[in-house]
Amino acid sequence: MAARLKDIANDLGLSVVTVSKVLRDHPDIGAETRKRVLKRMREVNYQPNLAARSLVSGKTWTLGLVVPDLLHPFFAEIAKAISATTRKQGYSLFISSSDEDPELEVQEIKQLLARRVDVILVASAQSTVECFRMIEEQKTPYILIDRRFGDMETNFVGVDDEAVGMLATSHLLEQQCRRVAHIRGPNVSTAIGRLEGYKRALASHHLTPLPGHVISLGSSGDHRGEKGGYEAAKQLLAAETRPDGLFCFNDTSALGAMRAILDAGLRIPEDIAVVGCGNFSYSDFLRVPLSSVDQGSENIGRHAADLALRIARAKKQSKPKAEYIAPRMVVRASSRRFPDGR
Amino acid sequence: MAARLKDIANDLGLSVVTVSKVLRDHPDIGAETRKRVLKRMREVNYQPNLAARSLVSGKTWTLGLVVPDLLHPFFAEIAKAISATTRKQGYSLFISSSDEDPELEVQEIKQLLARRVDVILVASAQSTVECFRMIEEQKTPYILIDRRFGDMETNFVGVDDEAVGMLATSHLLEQQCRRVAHIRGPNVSTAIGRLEGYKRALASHHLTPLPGHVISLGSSGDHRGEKGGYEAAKQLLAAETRPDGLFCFNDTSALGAMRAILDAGLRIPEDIAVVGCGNFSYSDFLRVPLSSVDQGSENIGRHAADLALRIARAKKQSKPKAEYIAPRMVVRASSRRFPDGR
DNA sequence: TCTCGTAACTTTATCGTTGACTTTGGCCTC
DNA sequence: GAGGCCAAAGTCAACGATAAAGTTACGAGA
Repeated sequence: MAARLKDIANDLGLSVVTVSKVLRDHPDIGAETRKRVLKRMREVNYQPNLAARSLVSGKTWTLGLVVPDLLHPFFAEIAKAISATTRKQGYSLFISSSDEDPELEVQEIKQLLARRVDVILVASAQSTVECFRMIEEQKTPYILIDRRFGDMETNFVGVDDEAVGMLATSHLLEQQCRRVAHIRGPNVSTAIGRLEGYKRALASHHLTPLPGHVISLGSSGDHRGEKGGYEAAKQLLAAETRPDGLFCFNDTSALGAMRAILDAGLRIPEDIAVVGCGNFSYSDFLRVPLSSVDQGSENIGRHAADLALRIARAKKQSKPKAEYIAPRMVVRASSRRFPDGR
Repeated sequence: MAARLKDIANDLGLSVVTVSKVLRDHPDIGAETRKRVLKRMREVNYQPNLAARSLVSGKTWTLGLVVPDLLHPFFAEIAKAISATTRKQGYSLFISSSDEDPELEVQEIKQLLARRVDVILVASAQSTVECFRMIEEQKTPYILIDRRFGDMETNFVGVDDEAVGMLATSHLLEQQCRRVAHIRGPNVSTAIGRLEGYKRALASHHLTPLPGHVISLGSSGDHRGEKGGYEAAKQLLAAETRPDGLFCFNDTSALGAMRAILDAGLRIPEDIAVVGCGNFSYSDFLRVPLSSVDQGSENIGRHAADLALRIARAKKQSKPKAEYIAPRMVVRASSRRFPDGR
């Protein structure tokens, strides 16, 4: 079996506490003793039992992450960045996927609470804040990622969604689009922010959305992705006036939308320029390479991890902190109407 | 603070053990007492402290998964499936990414060992088996995923790679390709198996690879993906006789290869038909939709999770078990030379 | 009436580690 | 040479839960 402090103590004729003190670099240990203990530890490949340590300290050196979909590159990248950052500090990370299902998400969170993780990170699919009240009751600190809830004072790390909407829309306007439509997402902070940015960008050009030019993706899981984009774009194409620019809530819906546009015999970007959001890894290889707003997911992950570590190590709880990552426009063929890259 | 058994016991004037027995559905508890305890548990939202439980039982109800790259859809899907399956049984999952770096992987595994996870699942980037000897020393059961090591008798779940190679190559031959080339992967079981399958499929048509028609992706991380595929394909195009069919080790290298082929002014699939492996989610939306061998990653994940749970719950260790998942050919435009889908 | 069995609890010891106090012995100082 | 001080240990009691063994009280059977 795995070696314990007791074994090492017996082997060397010392007390358990002395060995434990060496382990934790406690000052009152003689140089000779320290050397002997360390040597023995290496020999038996000693690994402290973290369960026992947790029991005493109340900490687990463990974080929990819940995302709506691990398959989505945006969340996968965040997860990867968090894992990489926290690992270096000796923290391990539970990761789970809620499948965009609020109930499943609550279950996952309960599991994490039962495991007494030091901090919970959630990209939430909740529509109410009830679940977070529950976390607060247990006094476990938590950080919201990507999506936040209106008036709640919580730790948050995510992209500045209004900036996303403005960036994408301004870009389309610069490409001489004058009838920019928007396929908006479900009723969560990200979609609301991007819609807001879209409107503000239009407003700064003294424009407003034309009738029927803001369409919602269906709210069922099935309609969030390509299928939803396809349906939404078909509706858009049937609108009173046809759009000449399209800003999609995310890349997958943009894929669907592009298919609908091409199926209708229209050209991208000549007839309709398209911009997505997320800048997923394969944008370059698409039938029409997709322009997209990069949300800096790696950055989000790193910042979230840093914040989590700070919270985990803090003696007492501090004020909630919100961090907004700046998005970045990545222009590709789907919206480049002028070859000079203007 | 979180409620403990002791609190509940005090509240009701019972002993801690009695409460604990209720928690675990122990028989010798009176109906009335049981009801009172359960009621109180609900009231204070009692969550057992798993650290304490682990200390006594030696189990953690925790599994660890290490993959080379969480961003890769193949591994992301496996991770998701494992997480979904194990969650239902009350197990939580540590997930970490080794970035294809053997040393990092060893570190991750050491962390998991220190945390005394019940089972470790690894899609390994090791080139030697040393690391697994280390796991065995700690008596922690482990399961290899996707990649295995020659003669080692270990638990394994993965695709049948020789079948992958045969499936892809036979398909190309059926499409009337006669000069089928192969971009092979690094020197690990998956690449070796696929190469073997490729050769066997050719042999069954009384063919052998032409000179220069089997090319390796560079071994550095950078050259595994699109870049590697691009470089390799350029070499292939310069070969003595130009291939008319190409089976790529994975989808990302296939993307690079297709770019090289299109850049050279050739048509896909008319001049060169291309098949990848992995069937990643966006294959349909590429410039030329990519035919690919589906490795059934979700299936791999589910089987691995089931095996892990069986091992975790078993009283004593059982014989290592290897499970091979059957691959499936998904034909798209990049290799469909006959419109009738023949 | 006495023993025995059993249902329903309680006591005690234990898991591996740590925090807060002792203890021990040697050396220095006044 | 007594007292104090310091370095380098050691003791004891947690942490929260469980397993095993012990204690009641009560009713049944001979």
